[in-house]
Amino acid sequence: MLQLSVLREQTDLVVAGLTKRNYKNAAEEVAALLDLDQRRRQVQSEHDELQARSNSISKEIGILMKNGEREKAESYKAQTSDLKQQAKTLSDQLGALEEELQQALYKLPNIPHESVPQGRSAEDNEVVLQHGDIPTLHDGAQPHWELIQKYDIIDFDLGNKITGAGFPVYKKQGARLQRALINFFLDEAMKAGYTEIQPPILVNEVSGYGTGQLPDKDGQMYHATADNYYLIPTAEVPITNLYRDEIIPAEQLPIKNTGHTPCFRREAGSWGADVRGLNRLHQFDKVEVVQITLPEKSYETLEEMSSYIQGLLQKLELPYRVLRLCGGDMGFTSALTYDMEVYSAAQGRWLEVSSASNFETYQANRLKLRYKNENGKTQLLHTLNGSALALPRIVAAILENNQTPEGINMPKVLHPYLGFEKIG
RNA sequence: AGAGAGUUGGCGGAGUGGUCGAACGCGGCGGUCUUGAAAACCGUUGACUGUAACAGGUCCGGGGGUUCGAAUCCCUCACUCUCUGCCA
Repeated sequence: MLQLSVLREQTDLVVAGLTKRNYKNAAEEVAALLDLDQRRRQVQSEHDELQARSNSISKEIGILMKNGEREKAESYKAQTSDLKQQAKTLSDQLGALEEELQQALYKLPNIPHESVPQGRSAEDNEVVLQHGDIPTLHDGAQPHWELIQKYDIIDFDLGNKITGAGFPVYKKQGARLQRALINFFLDEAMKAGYTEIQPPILVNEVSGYGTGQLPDKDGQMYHATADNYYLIPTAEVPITNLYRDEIIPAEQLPIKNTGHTPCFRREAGSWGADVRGLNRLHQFDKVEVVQITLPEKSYETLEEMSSYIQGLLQKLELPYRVLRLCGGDMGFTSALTYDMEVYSAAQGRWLEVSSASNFETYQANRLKLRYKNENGKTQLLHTLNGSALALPRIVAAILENNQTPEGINMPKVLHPYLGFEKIG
């Protein structure tokens, strides 16, 4: 959520930023919002003034009662009934204005960083770099959805039977590959200084608002209505919300956490031609890295995260490229996002396997996540996160890129985790 | 799931209708003392909003009510703890 003070003081910047996201009627909406805020403050100060008068009369009555001046006290009481009536009207107005303002603020996405390219869709994303050779496969090479059947390692039919589409069952070497990747990713994160967290995978509504999934992505999360809990779409939600309503001592920064969780996404309305096999699932595993930093350090940290994630892809010997997302393709809450894509040889396309973002103060403002600066002033921190990494598409790429007529070779780094070197 | 108890500032913990944003203790910060440190002593120490700065306003789990006035009384919801039940 954007800060009102930023909207007030840097209005032009905000409008320009929203426009970069192709946000419709940015100038009008911001103006309307500022007007609303102006009205809110007006009503607020009128209300406060009445309140102040009423408070002082009440105090006076208290003193009179104590001194036994009953009659005088009674006459004061009569005075306040009118004040009370007015205050009630104003406080109702105030409540309505605040609610309206809050809803309007929820609807505004984050302001993109200046380096974010203009653009409408994925085609306008900027390729920052590309790494590794694109493999040439043997004749008869297959996409992963055929390979998993051939080697009987991931079973969509069984998942469909016990749950539904998009919930695969991992078996045999497929299951071990999952476990190996999770352990490898967690071990690497710990080596890089991240602290491992195992959070709950259901969160309450407040947490959903804290990181911005609600109200924006309501309907994309599975909702356990009996208890009003949400199944997390990413470990970002619980791990970042750990710090909701906190003022972090500056010496504890930066906070670097990692966690493995299953992730659940309804993906309502997004099924189409490109989502076969492991490309898009309702449930998948992911190791996430989350950092909370001082505002002045956050972009440095984003670069650090990006190169950490690239290091993982290099160790897995996967060809990849890094994209800087354009204004139209960025997530709602992000100020700058790098997407990492691996090349899936048999599908002949790039698959997004990671997304690393700096949210600046957007999440922190909702979370009330702050620190005290040198002057003792309370200020919002910056939050960042990145996938490191999401499993399914990594598995797809490993299977497709490393296939041979004799089986599928596993990346060397995984051998100790797997206990085998080849599938098949 | 049933019965009971509870939810107060960074922590512990008072406070049952009036000057309470809240005693006291701990912790933190500043100082005195000390070669330095500890101890002791003195002072200080919540958040949000608002203002040019003051002032003012709000916050004692959330919401609602009673009252001139609520941390304190009433209703309601959530959560925590204890016992019973069930259970990986």
